[in-house]
Amino acid sequence: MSVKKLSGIREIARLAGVSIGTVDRVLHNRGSVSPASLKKIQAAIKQINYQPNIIARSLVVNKIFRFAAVVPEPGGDEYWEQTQKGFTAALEDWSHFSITVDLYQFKLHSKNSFTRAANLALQSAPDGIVITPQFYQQSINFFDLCHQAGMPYVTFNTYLHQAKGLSFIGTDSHLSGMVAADLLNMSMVTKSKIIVLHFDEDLVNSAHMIEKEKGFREYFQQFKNKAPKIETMVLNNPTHNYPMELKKLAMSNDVGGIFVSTSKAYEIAAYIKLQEGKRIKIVGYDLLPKNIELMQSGAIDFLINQNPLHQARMGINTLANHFLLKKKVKPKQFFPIEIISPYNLSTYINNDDE
Amino acid sequence: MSVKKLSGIREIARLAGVSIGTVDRVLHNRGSVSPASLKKIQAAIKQINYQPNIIARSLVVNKIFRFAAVVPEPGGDEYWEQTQKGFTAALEDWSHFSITVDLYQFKLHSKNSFTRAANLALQSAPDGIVITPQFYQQSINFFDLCHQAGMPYVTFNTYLHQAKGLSFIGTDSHLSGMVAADLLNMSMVTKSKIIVLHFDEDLVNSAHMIEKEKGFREYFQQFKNKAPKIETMVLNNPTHNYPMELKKLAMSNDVGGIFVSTSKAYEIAAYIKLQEGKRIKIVGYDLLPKNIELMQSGAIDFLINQNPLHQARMGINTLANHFLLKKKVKPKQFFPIEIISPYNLSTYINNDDE
DNA sequence: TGATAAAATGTGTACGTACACGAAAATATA
DNA sequence: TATATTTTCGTGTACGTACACATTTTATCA
Repeated sequence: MSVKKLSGIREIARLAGVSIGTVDRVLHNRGSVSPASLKKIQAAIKQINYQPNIIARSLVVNKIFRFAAVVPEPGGDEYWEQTQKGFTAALEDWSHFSITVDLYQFKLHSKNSFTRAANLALQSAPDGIVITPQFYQQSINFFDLCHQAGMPYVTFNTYLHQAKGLSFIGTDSHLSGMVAADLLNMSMVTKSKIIVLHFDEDLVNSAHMIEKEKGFREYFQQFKNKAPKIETMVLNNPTHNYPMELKKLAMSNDVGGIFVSTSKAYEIAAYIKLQEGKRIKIVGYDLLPKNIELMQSGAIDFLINQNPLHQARMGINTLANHFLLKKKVKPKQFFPIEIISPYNLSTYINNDDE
Repeated sequence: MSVKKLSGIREIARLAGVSIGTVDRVLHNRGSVSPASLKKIQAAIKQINYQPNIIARSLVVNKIFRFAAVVPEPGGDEYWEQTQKGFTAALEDWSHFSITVDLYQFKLHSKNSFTRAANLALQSAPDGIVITPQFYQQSINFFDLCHQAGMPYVTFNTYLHQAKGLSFIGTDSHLSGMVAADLLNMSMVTKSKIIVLHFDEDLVNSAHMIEKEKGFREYFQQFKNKAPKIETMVLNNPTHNYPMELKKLAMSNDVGGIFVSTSKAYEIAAYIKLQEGKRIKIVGYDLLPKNIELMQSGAIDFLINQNPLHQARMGINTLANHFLLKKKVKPKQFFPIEIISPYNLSTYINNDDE
């Protein structure tokens, strides 16, 4: 004849000598409860250190949380394809709950397209937004709109200190530039000239690429006058003679290392590969299939993994934690800067576990 | 007057024209159901691609899953302290469910103690066991006992191909040795002598340490006769003159690099640090506080992160996924071999997110 | 063919929480 | 004091699943 052990909200009710209905009103502070019971209930809550049972809650609240993702349309770019996969992964992470992720895509190089997509996302009135703030001014404008609308948002991929959303997710670009510099410095046989290679038509707007170069150059300052010569080179997509430029770069005798600030190391590495007796060391970003292949064939020496898949996944996870589990989320979630070499490469691919 | 939308088990029942009770019997195949209904129900299950709602299930099945962990008692060893923290982290991961982790600790260097702890764990009849198979023969014996008792187990930290449990979790020791060799080879200025340094009293029983050395040496075979000279050195804890030996090693002029096969790189690095004009490069394992400190001060050049915390955490997660979520688990879960240098070190510490 | 056992199926309750609705108590108004 | 109004509180039902128990159907044998 043991007394049935109560728990949760029911135990609180028993301790406070009220019904679960009243406890419920306190927990969701929707008023209509006397000061006396309020006090007793709050005491009881503290006493048993009540933690709501998310499981049971999500069962009864079968609200579907709608999240909107503002990201570039991949258009064959493997980096952004990884991002998409991240959303899929996140959906699976939360498969036992009800969440949706609607994509609002923009053209990678169009500010107008970005603004349009972002506004559409906002107008769809989702519960939260994840966004890659690709363009500086346009992003800041959009953040303002979000604040006005009281719309929670999470940024990822590009860090802007103006973003005052729930959280930022990504890597420390500046530091990753330093790591890249260190790797290049170590692996280059002779201390010859180094090229910092940007692939973009809009360098000014690409905050993280600039930060990477800053970090890269900062590293070499420790060597004072013994530091190698560093030159910056920008290649734009629209430029049609760019295969020629790449070829010329690959053949140059005075260059000992190339730091590619984007995930497109494969562009230049493909040319380097053709040469016999490879001399030029290459450090780039991201485990894209093309980069992987060229690293396996020895053309790329190091890659820094920005983990776009995991970034996107964490973006959704952050929103879900905030809304579904009511967890506190950290405002900045920097990923480790993962160094990939030909030797540990295999351990980073084919790893689709959670 | 919309028709109430059914879902899950109830929708299956409707489609098959039976009651949820019968559906339930099919789902848990506990018999007492006619071939006719069985067929109809199975069809319905397939039709709506039924996925049981774990949330609701765990609510009603308030069974507490008991897992037993057989691990060394830390005794001040930071590596194994990390393991403990991993269990704590796993408990938090599953805080919305009911699981417990009971520790069965053994003395790091005692085979008898290991066997005793493992047997106690088995006798406690938990739902599953996680174990670090520290001793070769004793572990194999224990696996046999588990198979006989039908006890599910997960191994981690040390890979033994004889282990036929649910899953192995850890790093590829052989490959990590190669990565270490590559790092040392790259960072050493002159191609002088290299020392492989083991800290252990029982090398024969330490499968993973042997594998690390094998991988390490294999790497250098590519250089044929140009490969540096490699010597193995074993230092045992009980040996009391070992500070002297370390000092001697740190002072030797012909040594250009040291590969420490355990997490105790700090032992030798502390001596190297004292010297002005450091020459000897050191590659070791694991982000233990002492190693971190010595890397920050420049004494350790590279660390490979075996992530003991994450290993232990995944051990429990694997069991929980298997039992609670009925997920299929991968028999081998190799972690990426994470390369830590002084430059990306900061991004690997203070990261207590999930 | 009827009684009985066995097999097959349906029903009710519980898990912990949220919320609608109605009942009771407290307060205000005539 | 009786009635109306507001505030406070309790009850019932639902979420999707598991399982004990009751009930019905089918098979077995005298």
